[in-house]
Amino acid sequence: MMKNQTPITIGILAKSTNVSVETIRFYERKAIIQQPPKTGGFRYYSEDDIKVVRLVKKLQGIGFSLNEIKEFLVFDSCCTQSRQVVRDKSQSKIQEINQKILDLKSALNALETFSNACGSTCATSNHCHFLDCFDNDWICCSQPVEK
Amino acid sequence: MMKNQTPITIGILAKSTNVSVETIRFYERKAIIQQPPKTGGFRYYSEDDIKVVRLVKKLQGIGFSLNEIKEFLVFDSCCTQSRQVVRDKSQSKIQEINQKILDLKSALNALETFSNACGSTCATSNHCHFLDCFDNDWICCSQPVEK
DNA sequence: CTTGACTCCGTACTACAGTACAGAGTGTAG
DNA sequence: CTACACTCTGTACTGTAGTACGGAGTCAAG
Repeated sequence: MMKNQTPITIGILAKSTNVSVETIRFYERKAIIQQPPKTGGFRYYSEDDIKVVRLVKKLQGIGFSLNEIKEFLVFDSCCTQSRQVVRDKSQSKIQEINQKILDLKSALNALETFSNACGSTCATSNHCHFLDCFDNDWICCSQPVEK
Repeated sequence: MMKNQTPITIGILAKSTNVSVETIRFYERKAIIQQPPKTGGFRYYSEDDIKVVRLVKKLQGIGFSLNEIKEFLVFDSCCTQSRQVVRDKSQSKIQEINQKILDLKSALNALETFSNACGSTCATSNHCHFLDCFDNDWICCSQPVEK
């Protein structure tokens, strides 16, 4: 394990988290990340800050907004503040995530039906429209729609 | 101008698709829906237009952006050569959503572990950080969760 | 000490997906 | 004919998540 010899400037942080320097500063303005200590006006970050930014991007990818992520980050130090508060927040986040999973699953279901319906079996009929697929519970093409 | 049935004005369309009048006009400006025939300056829609707007909202819920939806609607018939394109786009969306679900499940697992640990076992230790959970494949505070 | 890369702050701009009027015109029931 | 609800166009505004940039300051290698 090599200790960090080179200081983590904003550019290094940006590079190692794959976001832009501007975005880092934007996150700081939005209080998603904390302002690091400054020397000569320059920001110098810690290894943890890299983790934070990576976590932000991960959570964002999962579908959380920056404001939600901000709430998330209070979890950072669960053992230093009221455990009950943290546990409550965790529980409500868990509910949220469960709901998100359900939503995504139903979206997935619809999308698969949609993809299949507009897939192979409709080569023969000319009257197959997306609109009718949708109106007919995503079932189209295979059964000519009488109207 | 009276037809067989009550004419579908923009207000009727809005009401029956559960979007606002402004949004309908916004969709028209963005060329997501086509400009309907006008009489005396008023827009008069067809039954198909209701289907279109409903489809737009459905696809939006599944995770497509308006621009993606516009591309879909350009070829509103799935029986042409374009259905392959639609299937491909759907498939890549499906991949995307599946990945999202996996990530959410990991996050859920981590949060549950975290929540439990915060509640009991890590009361004494200070090394329990959410960031480390994340860095450690969402396993933190205690033993890996078996599921 | 010079040079060039990097960083600073503040402001402005972009894209997306709408939302909110203002002030005028239109359609229709009574 | 007159209310009144509805619609018209156009512009401006919201919130989210960044990007871009100017002009100045700072750091480090040569």
